[in-house]
Amino acid sequence: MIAEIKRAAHRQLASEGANLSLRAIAREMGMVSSALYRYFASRDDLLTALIIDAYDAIGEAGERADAAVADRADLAARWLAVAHAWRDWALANPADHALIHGSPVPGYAAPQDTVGPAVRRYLVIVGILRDGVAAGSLAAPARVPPLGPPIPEPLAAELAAVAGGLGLQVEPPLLALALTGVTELFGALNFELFGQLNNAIDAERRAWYDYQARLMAAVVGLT
Amino acid sequence: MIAEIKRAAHRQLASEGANLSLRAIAREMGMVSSALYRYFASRDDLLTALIIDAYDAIGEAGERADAAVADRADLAARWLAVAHAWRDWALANPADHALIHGSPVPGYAAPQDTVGPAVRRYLVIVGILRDGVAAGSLAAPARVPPLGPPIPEPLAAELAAVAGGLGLQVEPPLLALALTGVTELFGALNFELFGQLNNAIDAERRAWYDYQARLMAAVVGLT
DNA sequence: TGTACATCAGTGAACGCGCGTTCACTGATGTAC
DNA sequence: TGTACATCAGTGAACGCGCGTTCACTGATGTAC
Repeated sequence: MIAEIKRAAHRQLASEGANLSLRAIAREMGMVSSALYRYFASRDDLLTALIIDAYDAIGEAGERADAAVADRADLAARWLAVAHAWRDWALANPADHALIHGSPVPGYAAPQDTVGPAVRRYLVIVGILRDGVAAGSLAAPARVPPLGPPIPEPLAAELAAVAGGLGLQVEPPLLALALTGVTELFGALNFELFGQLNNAIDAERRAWYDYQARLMAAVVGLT
Repeated sequence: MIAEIKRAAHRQLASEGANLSLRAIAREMGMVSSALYRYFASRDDLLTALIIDAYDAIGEAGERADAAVADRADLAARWLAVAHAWRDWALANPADHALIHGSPVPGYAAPQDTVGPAVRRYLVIVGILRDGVAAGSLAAPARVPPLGPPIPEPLAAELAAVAGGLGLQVEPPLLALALTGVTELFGALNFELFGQLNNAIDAERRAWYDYQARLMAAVVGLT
């Protein structure tokens, strides 16, 4: 039942944009709006459930794509597979993408429950970095010139704490490159899905994203 | 009068989030809601005016920052100044930032009038590239290894058309790097303003953004 | 200098709509003896 | 096998609210003669 409601909410979100209306969901399910309160305490509760599902869905999409790359040592291929899996998911579920990567919903404050699921989509990248460090291909001494611009001490400390939270043995310079790459990819998705590419790059959007993902893989140092 | 209304709308947008209500604006101005119709044909018209203003404001912020860099040949410094100007503007005007860089407003379709102003913020980057090409420091032969991953032919054609539209004499490989850099910067702003940095990078956000802007300047080849 | 008229900013009531949430309820299904 | 009762999914009416837009209007301001 809960799943059914979420599916209807999902459909409604997809067709109407970010406006989620309990009454419209109930209408679509042929129920009366008050019936939904047996399953969700409030509209915000339902919204939270949808957000968590979205984080899980994009996270799983990335994990599957990574797992499907046969040559585990080909880090660039894995990065690229994950990047395209994210884009494919976002294109197939634009409303969910907007829910988690777009402007905050007015009047809604994400509860603590969404923090865990939000991290999931990054873990697959963490896995790639870990394998690279273990294999030595990403280790700092292997790379000359040094990785990116200098990182001031307080920022390095904060990055180290992030790495620790992810259970990752990685120096701040490498983590910073990877985070920048991820930021660029989600920036590219927002540009494409929120209409910033209109009248500029229209036909070759997949190729354009592919270019950016490859460039970022190179910046991170994945080979 | 129109300016006054826009200012009130602006204030309301800032405090309430993306929900723009004609009645609330009128209330704040001590008027009756129907009075606004003397100045704007509809709510969407007002929204369009606000969007155009936002594009103009961030565009101007970037232009001023670029113009304030004394050493015109220091392209990296100019890029960095523009990047920080964009961030400062977004932090000072989060609602306007969400309006132009966030999820589309439900039920609102941006009219053609917004296309021109939307391009303005890129023109300052175009200027930096143009100066670099003119000075020779960004020209293709000056750079080894070649610029970024290969660009397939159809994408190169579309990028060339974009360059043409901007009145820019630049090869697709360089334009692609610059576009990627810009995409990363706006991705970083969305991450920061839409809460994706919470519980990860909290204290050192300016330093983190500065790092990313420097890294992207290096990727583009600005020195 | 004074009257007659046009302009026009803003009013107030009303339209029809949708929303989230509550509450007492019905009636079918399942359980216990 | 059959009765009595508890559970519980879903109903329907109502609450108070806010919204965009329309329309006939008032009354002050400015212009023309």
